[in-house]
Order: sequence, then C-alpha cells, then structure tokens
Amino acid sequence: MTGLRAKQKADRNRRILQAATDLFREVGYDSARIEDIAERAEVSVGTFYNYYQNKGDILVAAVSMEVEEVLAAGKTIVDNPPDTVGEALTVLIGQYYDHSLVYLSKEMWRTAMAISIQQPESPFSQRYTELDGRLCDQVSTLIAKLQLRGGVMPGIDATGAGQMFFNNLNMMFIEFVKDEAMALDTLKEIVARQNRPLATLISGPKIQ
Amino acid sequence: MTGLRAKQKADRNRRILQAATDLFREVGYDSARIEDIAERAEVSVGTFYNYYQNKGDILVAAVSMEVEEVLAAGKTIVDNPPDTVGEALTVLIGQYYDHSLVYLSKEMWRTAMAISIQQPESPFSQRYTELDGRLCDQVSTLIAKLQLRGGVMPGIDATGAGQMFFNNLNMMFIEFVKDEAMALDTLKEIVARQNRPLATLISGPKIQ
DNA sequence: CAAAAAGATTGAATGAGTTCAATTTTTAAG
DNA sequence: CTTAAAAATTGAACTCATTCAATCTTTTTG
Repeated sequence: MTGLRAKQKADRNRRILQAATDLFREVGYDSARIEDIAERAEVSVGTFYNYYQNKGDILVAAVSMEVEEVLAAGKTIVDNPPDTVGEALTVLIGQYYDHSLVYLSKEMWRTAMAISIQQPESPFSQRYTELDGRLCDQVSTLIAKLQLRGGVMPGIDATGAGQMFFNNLNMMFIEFVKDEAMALDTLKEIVARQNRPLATLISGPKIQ
Repeated sequence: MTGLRAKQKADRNRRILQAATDLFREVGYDSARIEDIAERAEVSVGTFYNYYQNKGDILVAAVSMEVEEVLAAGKTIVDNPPDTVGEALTVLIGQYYDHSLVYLSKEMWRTAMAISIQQPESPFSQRYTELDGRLCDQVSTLIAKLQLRGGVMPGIDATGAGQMFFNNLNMMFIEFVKDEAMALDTLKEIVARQNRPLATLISGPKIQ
C-alpha cells in the first residue's frame, strides 16, 4: 500500500513548509510565530515540531530549496563557460548573486546563515552546508574546465584556486546580507576587484 | 566632579561582563541564564538589560576583546614580516588561528558569529564587524609591505589580494568552528593549500 | 471484523529571554 | 539643607519557542 499515513504526512509537510515560507516573506522571520505557522498549515503546534526540530530548521529548509535552484542554474554556465577566467567567473558569480534575492530577503538569508553556523549538527544545517560544498565544487570545476581548454595555466591547483574564489564570494555575500543598504552591483564590483589578481595571474602571460 | 554615578556604572559594567564571560566558559552560552549572570554580577535582570541589549550582545562584547588581542599580536608580525609571501601569510594566519581558542570555545565563536550576522545593527555586532575589517586591513597591509620590499610583483592590487586572503581565512575559520572534530593543524593545512596559487603567483617569477 | 500495537497529533504547561511601570538613588537647583 | 529633576535599578509580568503526557488515527495481527 502507498499508505494513507504516508500521504497525509507528505501533505502536512508541504503545508507547513509553504505556510512558513509565506509568513516569513510577509512579516519577517522573527515576527512569524510557530502558532501562526501551525494555524495556517492547519496543524497544531506540536505537529509542527514533529516535522521540524525547531523554528530555524524550517527556514533553512526553505533556503536549501533556493540554493538548489542556484546550483542548477550554475550548472548551465559551467557546462558551457566563457573562454577567459575573468569572464567566466563574472558570469557564474553574477548568476549566483542575482538569483539569491528572488525568493529570499536579506533578513531570511541572515537568519539561515546564522542558524547553519550556530547549530551545525541539525539535519537541515548539515544540508545547507552540503549545498555550500557543492557550490564550491562548481567553482572549482569551472576553473578545472578552463584549465583543460588552456584558459588557465597548467600546474595551477584548480581546486585550491576554486575554493579561494568561492570562499571569497561567499564571505562577501555574508557582508552583503549584513548591510541592508548594499546593492547587488556594489557587491559584484567589490568581488570582481578581489578576484582580479588571482584570475589574471592564473590565466597566464597571454592576457598580461 | 567625576561623579559617583559614572564610577558605579563602569563598575557594574565590568562586573556584568566578567560574570557573563565566566559563566559562558563554565557552562556554555546556552545554559548560562541571564538571571544567573545578573545574580553573579550582583545586579538585577533589568539592570543587565540596561547595559546590554540582549544576551548575544554580551558574548559579542567578550569576543571583541579577544579579537583585539589578536589584532595586537598580528601587528607585531606585520611590522616585521618574513620575506616571502607564503611564509609571511603562514605566520600571520597561524597566529590568528592559534590565538582564537585560548579563551573562547568553538561554541562561543559559533554563537558570536551567528549573532553578528543575524543582528548586524546591534552596537556590539557592529563593533565585531569593525574589528573584522581591521583584521582584513592587516592582511592587506602585509601584502603591501612585501610589495614595497620586492616580495610581491609591482602592479598587483595588494588591497584586493589581501582581502581575498582574508575572506578565505575567515570563511575557513567558520568551517572550523562549525566542525567540533576539526583540528587547528588541519585548518592551517587546508588554508595553506588554498592560498598557495595566489601567494606563489603574486611573488613573481623568482620563486617559480 | 475486532483488538492490539504502532504511529501521529494535540494543546496545556514549562522555561528562558525580554519589557516596563513603579521605586530608589544620584545630581542639580534654589 | 531641601526639593525638584534626571538617571538607574528593580522584579513581576509577558511573550514565545519548545516539551510531553494524554488522546486519537492508522496499520497490523489473529
């Protein structure tokens, strides 16, 4: 049997996640009370806690869905990247950044990141961390691909360099969500400047 | 008059910060109750909130004191650095990392970082962010200094490169405190590998 | 189909952070 | 020194996130 129980469970899970995401967007994370989320999802408070360990978990779940979309979009670029390192990084990172604010507010990002740092053992935080790792791999893969094509000097550690690019863009994204006033374009400019030394040098003497 | 009031205020402030730091170290951040901190500092709960906006603020205050020590220790190195970029970075970053766990546990770091991301407007979070900025400047200053000495190619953007080194070491420090099992040496090795491409390339052809 | 077992739901109770109106202490004015 | 104003302190009350024993629902067994 498919089981009535399993169906109800999936259904409730969906309703709770949807209710929470909507409420977070409407009133912000802090003002959204578990009681309200539960009411909107037509379950009790206790049931909410049967599906998610705590309030933060459900936000991280929502963010994880978002990151998965970003990963998928990034794959398109990595599969067929521009020729130069600078250009390829600009496009990939621009893609990441542009996508980041489509569904989530800076406040939601701040909270999700804070949770993934503070409670690294919770399942959804681990999921978030894992997704971060896949994003990092994506950047390294891009560098390795360009290296095969000759856009990056042989002998360069593509993995190490890729991790550095990723850690830099990730850290700057944290700065970005911490500062409500910072615009996406400003973020991109700053990161482009930071990337330039390494991006230029690993390209080899041709571009100099 | 110096004012009795001002003196009492400074005194209470010191007592509260001390009581909180001690308790965090003894029982961990989460288990330390405001009531207990207040009792140990011989003030009421309400008074605690007169001095600190919330529980997190006082942890960030404690962490900030720690970062200031790290900054001071770093200055010694930047004032008189080793000759090669790789060596200089290894020493400076090693210094940062070694100092980080002397007074603070990984749990305390996690909480402090989470707060500084989540409530970027609170005064103590801003202080933490400012200290981070000064650490970043310190790395950039190191690169610029080596550049003047000829250890870094002219034409390289020392500020951009320094920021990249810093963002990388900072992001990896976050990974480090998220993972209770990771040892300091492992952290240092990973960061050394990530730094190598940029560190080698900006040194110029001599070292190749 | 009945009854027992397993799995889920429920919401009142708990506990900790935070607030705020009343009170006390310090400073300034007369 | 007295009194009014300003500044701080206080702790009981409040708000939520979270828990858990009682209850209900679904599945399995005989």
